[in-house]
Amino acid sequence: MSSSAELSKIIKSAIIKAQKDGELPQVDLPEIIIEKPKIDKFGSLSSNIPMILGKTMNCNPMDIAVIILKKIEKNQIIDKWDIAKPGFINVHLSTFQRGKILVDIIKLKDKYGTNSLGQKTKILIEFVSVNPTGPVHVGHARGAVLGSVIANILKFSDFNVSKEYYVNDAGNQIDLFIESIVENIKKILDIDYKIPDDGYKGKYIEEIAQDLIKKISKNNLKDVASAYEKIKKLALEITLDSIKNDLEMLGIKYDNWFSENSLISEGTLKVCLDILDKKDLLYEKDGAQWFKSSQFQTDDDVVLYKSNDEGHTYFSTDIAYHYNKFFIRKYERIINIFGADHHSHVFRIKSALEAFEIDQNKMDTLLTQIVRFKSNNKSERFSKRSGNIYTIRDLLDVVGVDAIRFNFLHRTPESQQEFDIDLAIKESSENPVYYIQYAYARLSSIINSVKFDYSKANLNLLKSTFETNLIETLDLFPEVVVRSAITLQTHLITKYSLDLAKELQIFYENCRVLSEDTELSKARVNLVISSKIVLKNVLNLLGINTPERM
RNA sequence: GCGCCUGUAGCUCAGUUGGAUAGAGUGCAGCCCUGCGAAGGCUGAAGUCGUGAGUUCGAAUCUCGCCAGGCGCGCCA
Repeated sequence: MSSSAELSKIIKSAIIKAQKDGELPQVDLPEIIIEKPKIDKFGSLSSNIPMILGKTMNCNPMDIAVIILKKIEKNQIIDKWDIAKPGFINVHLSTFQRGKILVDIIKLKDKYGTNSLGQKTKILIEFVSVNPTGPVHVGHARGAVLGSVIANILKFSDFNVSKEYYVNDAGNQIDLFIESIVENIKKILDIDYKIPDDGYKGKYIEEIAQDLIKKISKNNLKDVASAYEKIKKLALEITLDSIKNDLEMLGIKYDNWFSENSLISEGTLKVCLDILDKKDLLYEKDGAQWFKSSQFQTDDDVVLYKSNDEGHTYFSTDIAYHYNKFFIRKYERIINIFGADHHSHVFRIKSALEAFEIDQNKMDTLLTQIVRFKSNNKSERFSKRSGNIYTIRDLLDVVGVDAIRFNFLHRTPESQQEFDIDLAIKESSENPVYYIQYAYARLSSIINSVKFDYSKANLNLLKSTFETNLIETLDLFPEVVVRSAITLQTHLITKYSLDLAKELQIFYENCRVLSEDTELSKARVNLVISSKIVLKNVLNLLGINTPERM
């Protein structure tokens, strides 16, 4: 258990004791948040709980702080307690506790920082899920990186996580895509063709057409209509492979690729419609079938089956998809990561969940704000249909994968991001990720030159502020993981990685690890080894490489 | 027009139930290697926290108005 978790418990029991003894009023206690003060002189850790209680208890925070301090039981963790205006409790960790932190880290190794928050909860995280109608562009990379790291954080927090890509292999966008390819094939084969006005354009469409001509013999292609199913199957395979490949280059791997079509062929959609029908939530109007979502969370009802027999809407299969997640595969929680342009869709899905009587809290939706593409001072949206694509692959050609990942992870998803390619290239070399990796390589370098036995070290020798600050930063890691698992925020981890790297550099500048003082050297090697473990765990969570050398 | 999101240092962004002197990276002006990696450390300049009001002992944080930008408001996905 981290010091802040211990401290939180200690303070809580002190408050409860004071309440029992009648020295503090009986009120419900909020979560006791422990944080590291920004300024060193305020100690290792602090809590503002007296100020929070001051409000609910209607007392002076400073008086409350004094009472809490009196009730705190003796322990080995804290060396010194302070009270500061206007009502902070500040603590200084004991040398014993700092030593224990290092021992714990070395013992736990790659398990250090894990927690049991999830308790094996079965959770599905779905992200990217772009139509298999072309390459993945930079606009999707954000959700991709975010999703994979949130999955890592949740795994680290004892959730049973599956990462899924929902393949939209049904519906009219796919038909349009295939039609665009078919017409391009005809064009290449010099058959009468007509490329649809609203069809997919761009060089990659022509390339897929060329590729298919190679894969399917020319004889079969003469009658394009009869080869349609084969073309569709192969075209989907080609685009999906390319998507898979691009995402892997970004360091992202999925557990499942879920087919939209299977919801229709396996009858899930029909089951859903029957349930909604039985609840009297469906009706016919203008030749279409509607769902009464306005009874739940939307302003207007939504169409499930289009008029003129044009088939199901995307929304109807998405209802079935969510039904499948909860009732067939029995996920206990799901997380969806969508682009902000899907905002209104979220309320439709929630309406459907409500109709199925699923607890709303079991679904979290993260909306990443649209990444806009900017170059030569022109700002525009990515669009596949217009052929205006800047792909992940294009980006990886000019910016390293670690820099890209850090760039997306280091900001809150709701921040709007204008992706200026010129700026991205310029900043690539000065990306903070290299600072962190540099610190890591330095640690490795020191450890490699250690030639003595450091197992029995006197950790009490680590008492300069450079050393204590570093140890106390290592100690914060488990809490950072918990916090980011609860809030699903990745930037807490990147922020921590920077803080840790900074502490490491300062330690390095001021404390020579390998010196004539063999006892001190032994202790410091233990500190270096602990630091390397923690930094490695942090970077692994972020999916960022840990180079031994740079 | 309605709904959601955003506005903090020149630039890119943090800022945890409202609390200690509003922070980081980068850029700018300087200083520091014949010592485990200078892709580094240190010092400094740089902010009306979009704006106006309100609530509070206390507001970047909460409430309302206004300004600016983004995204939605399809029988597209």
